[in-house]
Amino acid sequence: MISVAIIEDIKDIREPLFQFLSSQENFLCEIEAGSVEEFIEKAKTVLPVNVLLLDIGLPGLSGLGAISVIKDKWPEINIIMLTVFDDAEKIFNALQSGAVGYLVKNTPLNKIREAIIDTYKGGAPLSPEIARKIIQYFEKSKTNIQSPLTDKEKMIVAGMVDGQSFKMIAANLGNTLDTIKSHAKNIYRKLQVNSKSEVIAKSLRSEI
Amino acid sequence: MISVAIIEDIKDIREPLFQFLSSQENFLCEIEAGSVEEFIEKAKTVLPVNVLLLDIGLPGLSGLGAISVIKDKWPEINIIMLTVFDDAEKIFNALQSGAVGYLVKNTPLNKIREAIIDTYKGGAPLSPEIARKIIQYFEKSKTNIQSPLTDKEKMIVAGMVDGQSFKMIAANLGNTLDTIKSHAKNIYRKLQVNSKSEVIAKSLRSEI
DNA sequence: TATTTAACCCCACGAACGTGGTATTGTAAA
DNA sequence: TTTACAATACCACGTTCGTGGGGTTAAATA
Repeated sequence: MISVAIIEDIKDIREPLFQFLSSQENFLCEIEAGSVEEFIEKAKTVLPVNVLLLDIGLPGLSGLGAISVIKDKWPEINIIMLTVFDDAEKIFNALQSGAVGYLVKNTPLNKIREAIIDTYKGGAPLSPEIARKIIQYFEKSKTNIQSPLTDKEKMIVAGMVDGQSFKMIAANLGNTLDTIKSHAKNIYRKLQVNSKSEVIAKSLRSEI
Repeated sequence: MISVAIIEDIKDIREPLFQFLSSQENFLCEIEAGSVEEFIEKAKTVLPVNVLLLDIGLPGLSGLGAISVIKDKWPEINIIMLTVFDDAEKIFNALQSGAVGYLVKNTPLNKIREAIIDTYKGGAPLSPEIARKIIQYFEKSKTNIQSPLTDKEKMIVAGMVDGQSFKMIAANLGNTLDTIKSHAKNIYRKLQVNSKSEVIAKSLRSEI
């Protein structure tokens, strides 16, 4: 059984969701609350809750601020944020505070059900549009300066960055050691460096 | 129509996937390749590809190294990584290089289909277990992991990242070459690597 | 007090790297 | 069609790195 709780101030969203989840097999849906304060009061008696669906836009203590409070009281709880906003700052704030998932509110009920199961199994449910925002965070600022390197040379640089020796790179790319060394010489000339280390540094600093 | 390509060396995985996607409405599946090199060759004629399913464990140039090469040639392509590994380092490396999604290989065919559609619409498909790893990254970055290195060792790492030889580092820090080499040995042991290059890579990836 | 650890230093040997060449093939631009 | 460059490969030599030891001193910790 997965014990689920919902904190959502809008009754028209909260109650249908509560009804739906209560009707699902293996779901134990004991707490529905319109505010964080209400949840904390109710949770004292009926714990442990496995998964908590938490709205961001709440009266009183906001869902965002509530995360750390709740995680502090019950560290093992899995919090999935429910939101209409897909503001990047809010997302990162929530994730840093300890939320494990982030769903937009128009997510279909059965997807929410799946998300809760995923979470219970140790996964993290993210709506695709939320995931894209997170991915973008990782992407390096694209300085669209075209690299002076050829495809082959880029492959060799990739090998270097991967921590491979020239011998390993040669084996992986099906060349001889001397061929890789020849390419390395050209790479060094083009980048105006004179060591493998500098190539790796330049590459990881997105200077290639 | 969504134009899809697959790079996957294992025929028993590639071909069923290719067959399935080809049979889907609104899918144009023109390229299947067993290696990055093969894909680049084929892609010259049949572009543009919207979504590319890319295996990580490829012979020759690895899928990981291939991302930047491919994105460099065709910046508008959406790359979804396919993998059996869920090693955090590989995931971040891939996302930083420009992949937009990350699926584990046992993902059902219809989920892969959904993932491609999500991607085409501007979303980012992540398997729940991958998403969890990314979430954990945010949690960890909050409580900044304390480096196992001493101050002196950090200075030496800084020298390495700066592209200096051990001889230069020794001169700058007023030590002998052998002292720096001794420190390097300790650094390698603590970081569990065995080359200067790997230390530089770890450092620039903020993994120290 | 005993033990650990950081920081310092030395030696030796093989592996890996950096640099100077030369050379062939194919392709693409001038 | 000459020119240029990418990709391949080889040789030689010196430098740098990686790893196996060895050691001293001072400071902090158990």
